[in-house]
Amino acid sequence: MSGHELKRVGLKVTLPRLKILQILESAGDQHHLTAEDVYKILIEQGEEVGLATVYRVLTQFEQAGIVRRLNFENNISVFELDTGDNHDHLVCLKSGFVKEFVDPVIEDRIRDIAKENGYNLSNHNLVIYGTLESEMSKDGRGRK
Amino acid sequence: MSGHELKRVGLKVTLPRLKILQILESAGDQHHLTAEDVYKILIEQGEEVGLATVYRVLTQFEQAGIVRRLNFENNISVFELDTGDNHDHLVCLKSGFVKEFVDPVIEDRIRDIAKENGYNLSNHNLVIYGTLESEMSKDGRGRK
DNA sequence: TTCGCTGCAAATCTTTTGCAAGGCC
DNA sequence: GGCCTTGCAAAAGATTTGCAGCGAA
Repeated sequence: MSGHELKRVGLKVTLPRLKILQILESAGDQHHLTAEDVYKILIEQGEEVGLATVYRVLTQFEQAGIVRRLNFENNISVFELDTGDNHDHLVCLKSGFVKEFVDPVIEDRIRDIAKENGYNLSNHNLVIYGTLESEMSKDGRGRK
Repeated sequence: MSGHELKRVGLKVTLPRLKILQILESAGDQHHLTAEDVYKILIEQGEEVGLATVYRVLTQFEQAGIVRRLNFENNISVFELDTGDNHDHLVCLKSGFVKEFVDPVIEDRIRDIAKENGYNLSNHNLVIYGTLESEMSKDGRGRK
């Protein structure tokens, strides 16, 4: 299972990497985790993994294209599995609740704008901030 | 001139604030400055202003709506005068060159997407990353 | 004179790095 | 065994804060 994924991208299969990948895979709806979040979950699970390792592994995953690193307003990075759909994010300023979306119209405009300005498009980052009326903050894992 | 701006938003007119506002106003095409950039310019001008003050003043300006704070990929904040046009940014990954643009189509879609998902739109952040072929990096003030 | 403002130094927070020990192939 | 990984501690970089002194109104 997960092990294949690691080998595929040329990373040795080790316990910390497996555990971290597994945490990312099994994260539910609010699957945007900071390095600290991942670290805490590991500790909860009784794993002895250092925070530095979490950062190192997440960075390796990012370079391998397994994971996406996102920067929301507060200059803290959050990580999520890279599903390849290149979606963007809606963030609730009150609860931290995050919703994903893909909008073809915006995608197109971004491509055009890059071209019009002589930029060789690499990627983009769009985050929409707002407040969710139906404030439920279901699981308390919202970003502070 | 600048003094009015400060009074208007309820900030006492002081030398550091005036100087910093002036630096932001007179910044040329590449007017996206980090706190450090502003600090260095102050030092160049022979002003004795602490870096902490630069951060404090920029944050006050941001809260007063005079300045916008942007977070590009590297988790470093850059500041620019808030002209009210709510433009977005194109950033060259090689030179750090920044271009601004406003796209009505994207603006509309963002409004709709927020509404469709039950979010009370507050603001958004769109940065397009790419590489500029015509690599000239004219003034060397590109982000590292 | 009175508070708000500032400079300096120290603290904080997130992320990275050096190094010796340990683990995978 | 050899090389890649890891944990720990320390370093680094950006930003914030405490506090005593200074300055605008």
